[in-house]
Amino acid sequence: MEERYNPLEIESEAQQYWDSNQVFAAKEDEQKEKFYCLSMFPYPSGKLHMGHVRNYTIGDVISRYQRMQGKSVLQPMGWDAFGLPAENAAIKNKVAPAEWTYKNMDEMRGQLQRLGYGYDWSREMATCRPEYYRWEQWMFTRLLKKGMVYKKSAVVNWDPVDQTVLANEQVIDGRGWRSGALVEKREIPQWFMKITDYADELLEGLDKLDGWPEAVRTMQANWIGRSEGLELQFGAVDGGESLTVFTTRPDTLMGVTYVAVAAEHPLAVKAAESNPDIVLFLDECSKMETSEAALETMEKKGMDLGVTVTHPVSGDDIPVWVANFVLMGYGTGAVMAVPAHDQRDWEFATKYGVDIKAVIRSVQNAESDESSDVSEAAYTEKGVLYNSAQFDGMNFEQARDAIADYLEEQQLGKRKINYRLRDWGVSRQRYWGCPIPIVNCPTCGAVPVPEEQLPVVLPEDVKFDGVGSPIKKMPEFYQTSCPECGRDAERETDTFDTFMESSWYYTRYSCSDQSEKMLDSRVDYWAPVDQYVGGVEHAILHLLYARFYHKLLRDEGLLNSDEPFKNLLTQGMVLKDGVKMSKSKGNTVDPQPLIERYGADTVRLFIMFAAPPEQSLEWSDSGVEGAYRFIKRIWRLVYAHIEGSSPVDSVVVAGLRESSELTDEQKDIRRITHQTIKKVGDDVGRRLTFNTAIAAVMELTNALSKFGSDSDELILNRAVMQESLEAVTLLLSPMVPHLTHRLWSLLGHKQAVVDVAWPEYDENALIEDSINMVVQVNGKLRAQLKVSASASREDIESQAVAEESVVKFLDGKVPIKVIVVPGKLVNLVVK
RNA sequence: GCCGAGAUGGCGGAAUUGGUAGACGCAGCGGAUUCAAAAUCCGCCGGCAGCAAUGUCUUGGGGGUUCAAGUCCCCCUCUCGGUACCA
Repeated sequence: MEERYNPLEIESEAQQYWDSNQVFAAKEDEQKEKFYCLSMFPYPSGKLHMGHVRNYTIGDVISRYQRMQGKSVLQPMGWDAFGLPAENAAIKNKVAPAEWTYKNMDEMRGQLQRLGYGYDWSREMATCRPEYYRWEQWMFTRLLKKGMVYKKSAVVNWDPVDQTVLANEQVIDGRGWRSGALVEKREIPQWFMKITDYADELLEGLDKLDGWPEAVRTMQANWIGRSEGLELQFGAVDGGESLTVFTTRPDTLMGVTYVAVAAEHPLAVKAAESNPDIVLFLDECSKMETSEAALETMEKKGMDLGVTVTHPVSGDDIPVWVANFVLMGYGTGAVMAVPAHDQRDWEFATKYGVDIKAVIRSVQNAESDESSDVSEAAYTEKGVLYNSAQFDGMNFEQARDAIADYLEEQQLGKRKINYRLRDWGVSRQRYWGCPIPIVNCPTCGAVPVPEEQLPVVLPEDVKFDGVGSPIKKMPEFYQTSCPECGRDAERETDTFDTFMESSWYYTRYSCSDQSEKMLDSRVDYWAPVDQYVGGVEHAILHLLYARFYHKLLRDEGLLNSDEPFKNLLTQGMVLKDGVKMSKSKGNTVDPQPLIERYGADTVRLFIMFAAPPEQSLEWSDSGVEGAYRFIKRIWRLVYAHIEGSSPVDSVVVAGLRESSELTDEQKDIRRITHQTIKKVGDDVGRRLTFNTAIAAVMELTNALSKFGSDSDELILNRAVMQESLEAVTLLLSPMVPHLTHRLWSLLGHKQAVVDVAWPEYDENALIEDSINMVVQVNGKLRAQLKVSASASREDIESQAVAEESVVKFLDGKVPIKVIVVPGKLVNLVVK
């Protein structure tokens, strides 16, 4: 054995062993329990960053641990290869998006391999390959025929200078990021998937996802936003339009003093015809950002349209306003306003001098004649109705039902369940994405591309200048004939949202070599994913779309499970100096030089040690140095143990479990060793707190350093040491697989550590004769107590009150209460 | 704005079910080894008071529940993630 730890030599040897023995090739072995461990696949952006290293190390540790549990493990890797950054890079570096993407994949694949992750590389996929996206196109055409897909117009950010649709992140303070031009809203026809048809199932399914963080389930439930309410009509006045609105507070109906519509609403457009001020206002609204955050935080503005509608109960004329915070695309494009009982409406009404009519008062004031005080703010509590004609005196539930009954009878409204969730718009006016398999025929309309003509291949050899998508200017791409009537027609040149690819990739890993169909029976061996690992930033969109798509696949008969991801671990970000690492801030740490200097094991160990996976992780160069020291310390411990003598035979080590000849010191070491095995098993297997697992092994090695410095002439000492060092090796092997691959062999084993079972602790070694307890007086720590493990409550109590410092603080008084927490503490309460 | 999460020594973090706050590591200080350095080993290491024993304060801020609160409840501040075309 070399005295010096040499990571480069050790790591390349271990990796060669795994590779030449196909150790991580996943097999559909029906005799074994399967475990599908998946880390979110990366966007091939260039090089790996620390966030990737963290994500993939967590996944690899879990995979290797599960393998040691005897399971048949699948841990695949691939590339989320379509997306906006490739287009940006293309503009910047004058290189085609495809070429840039493939180059990055090669670079990053090499880095992943250098880090020693146990992937089944034979299943690698890239979503930009036609072999992959053809099935996505195929599925889309199936869904279209089924009616799960439809076309409608929706707004996009339009850059009038670059003549391009901008992503929300490309709009900065209302301007295009490159041109600086004021962004305009533009309505264009787009494809949508009916995720709202699955809203209830997606919501109810959350209850069963007990392997998911509660926070993620809550966020998804709030995102879906199921609410029960009433949809009702405000009637048309002399030839105008009637308006439909939805409300969850029908009890406030009699307090409506105006109705607000979106700028694109027909009523607003019509009113503008005769009022230039309204034209100006609508024009202002068309230069707004489309993101929800921008909408909610901007100044709320509106204008009286000078038209009225009829209140469905009172028959009063209700003025119609146009407001910038009402959106045409969501709901009915109109809302009823109750300034007395809704804070946003109150602020709007106060600002523009619209009437405020209070109709709800608190239950306490129900019998009085007092009005609710709405002079400073809206009264938003549920209460009792007044000023509400036949509904006076009713509480919320009574009024809700009575008003719903009344309006349904009058055919002016109906009970409705509403969702905040909106249908999924999947069209993108971009080049670097999966072509939408549709032919637009002047005669037949939108026709799906027939199965035998799939895939519609995206041309990769293009010039990309950032002004529109190249395929929109390529007749050789878009000119085609209609699959139905055979006449000249044009292909759809929009591409899919990239969430489309990431919504089903985890199923395709089960059969990535299958060229005849989207999925085969192997998907039901592997799916669902047992452990999914990725950033918390995907808590809503990606994870909700994937859950939706899984149900679509199920309902197409392609697989047999309801949910894609059984357990979910949402990992925190990697920070430097307290802020997120990013190129723009110039605070990134490149893993490559660290791997070259310290080896992959040190980098893996540090990133697992520095913080629990769900928390953000503060990067520390000196912390890496510490991880390296720890590895070298283990190396020296093993070196000292075996140098000059051979490893202790495994029969002798096993005999320790039955031995009655151990000294107290030997028993102590065995107790610490087996406590550590127990704790690390729990930390790695159940809690997924790898940082505390590593800390526990550090404590064990600290104890071993002291133990080992004593005479080790005795065979029992050497046996205890051997047992402990083997435990250290096995417990750390998921985190530092290369080091432990070598150590296990040095400790005298023929079998590779990767094939060894996770260790089991010896219950008998854990038993302690005496226990330390603390004594408190009035909750304050006053003494330490060593009591026998079998001591009774009375023994402990009498020992406690006899302690010198306890006597001092009791000050002659007799405790009025004594709390004994077994094995922990005694609390004496005095007055 | 809304939804979700977080805040503990000089720093990263630990405390798993309400029961010894600060495990483990980093940095720092002192010592050993060395011609010297690196590497390594040993010791100390939250604030205040004290020679010390020890006392006292302390988990973002304010209130509360409890024999006992970092942990539970209420209010507030700040930071981070998401907010439907970044992935």
